[in-house]
Amino acid sequence: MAAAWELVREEGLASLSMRDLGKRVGMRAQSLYSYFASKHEITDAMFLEGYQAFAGFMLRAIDDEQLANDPVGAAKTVARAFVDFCTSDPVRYQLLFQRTIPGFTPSPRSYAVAVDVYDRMREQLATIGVRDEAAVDLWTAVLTGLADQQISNDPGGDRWTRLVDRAVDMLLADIEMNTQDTGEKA
Amino acid sequence: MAAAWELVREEGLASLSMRDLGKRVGMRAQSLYSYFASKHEITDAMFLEGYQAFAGFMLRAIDDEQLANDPVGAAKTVARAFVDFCTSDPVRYQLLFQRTIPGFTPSPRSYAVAVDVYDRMREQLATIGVRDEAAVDLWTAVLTGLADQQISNDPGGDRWTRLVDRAVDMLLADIEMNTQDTGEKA
DNA sequence: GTCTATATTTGGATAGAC
DNA sequence: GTCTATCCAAATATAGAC
Repeated sequence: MAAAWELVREEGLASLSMRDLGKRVGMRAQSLYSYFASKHEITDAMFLEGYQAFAGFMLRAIDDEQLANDPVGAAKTVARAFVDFCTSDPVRYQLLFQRTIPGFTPSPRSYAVAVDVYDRMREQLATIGVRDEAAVDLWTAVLTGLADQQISNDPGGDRWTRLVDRAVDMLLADIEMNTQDTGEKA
Repeated sequence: MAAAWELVREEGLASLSMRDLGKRVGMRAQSLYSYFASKHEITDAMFLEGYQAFAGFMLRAIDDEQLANDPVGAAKTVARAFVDFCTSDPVRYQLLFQRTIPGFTPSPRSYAVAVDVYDRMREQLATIGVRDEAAVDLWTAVLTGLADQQISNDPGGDRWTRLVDRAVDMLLADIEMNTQDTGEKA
C-alpha cells in the first residue's frame, strides 16, 4: 500500500500499473495477485485507507475545550484541518472527493465506510453551528472550492489556503443571517 | 469535433479513442489523421473550443443596463451564468478547469487563448465590484466549489446551484467588509 | 509466494494502395 | 481522402512450474 501511494503521488492516479507497482516492491506484477485479486482491489484499499485517514485527521482536529470556549475558533480549526488534509495530498483528494479515476467504483464495503465518515463529519459540523442542509452544503462547497483552487492553480503555495479563516467568518455570518430562529433552544 | 464532444460526454474524457471517434463519424481511425496529426491535437482543439464557448457565454451574460441599474443583480447573473456553464457540461468543465486528463497539456496557442479569456473574466468581475486579488480568488473558489459539488454529488439536480444567489450575497457582504476603503474614488 | 510464459485487449500511429 | 495491413507499446490477468 505504501508503495502504491508513492507511485500515484509521482505518476498520478490513472497511471498506476501492476508492472510499476511490482517493480517498486521488488517483484513481478503477476506476484501481486497473491495479495490482491485485481488492480481494482488495490485502488479500493487506497480509497478505504484514505477515508480512514480522513476520519482520524478530522476527529483529532478539535477538542472539547476549544469547542466550549471559542466556537468561532473551533470552526476555523475544523476548516483549516479540512483544507490542509485536502491540499497535503492532491492525489488522495482526487481519489476520495473527485472520483475521476476512469472506471473506478468503490466496493460496497468501502463505500459504506465513506458514508459513515460523512455522517460523523456532519455531526462535527453541527457542533460548530453548521446544522441545516443548505448550510452544510454551502460550507462544503466553499472549503472544497478553496482546496481545489489551491491544488489546481497554486500547488504547494498558500494563495487560497490563507483565505480559509476569512471564508469561515463569511460562512458563519451568512449562516447566522439565514437560519430561521424558531425561538426554541436547539 | 461534434462527434468528439458526443463521445466524451458518453464515455468520459479519458476514454476518447481514435477508433471510437472514427466509428462515430463513419470512417476508420487511421483516416482521422488526415484531419488531425494526433489525438493530442483533437483534445487541444476541444480545449480551445471550450474556452471560446466560455468567453462567449460569459460575455453575453450581462448587459450594461443591468450593470448600471442593478449591480447586485448583475453579480448574481454573472455567477449563475458561470455555474450554469460548468454544470451544463461536466466533461467540458473537467477539461477546461480541472485538468485531470492523463498526460494532456494544452498547446501554447490554446493556453494563450485560455489566459486571455481569464483576463477578460477578471475585467468582468471588476465591473461587478470584485476587484482585489483576494476577492477574486474567494469568488472563484466559492463558485467553482458550488459547481463542483453539484456535478459530483447531485448531477442533473439543483442542490448546490440553488445556493448561488445566497452565495453571491455572502460574497458581496464579505468583500464590502474586507475592502480597505481609501476614501478615494475608484 | 514468486517466477516464466503467455493470452488477451486496447489504443496510437505509420506505410502504402487506390 | 479513405482504405487495408501492420507495427508497436502498454496493461490486466491466468496457468503452471518451482
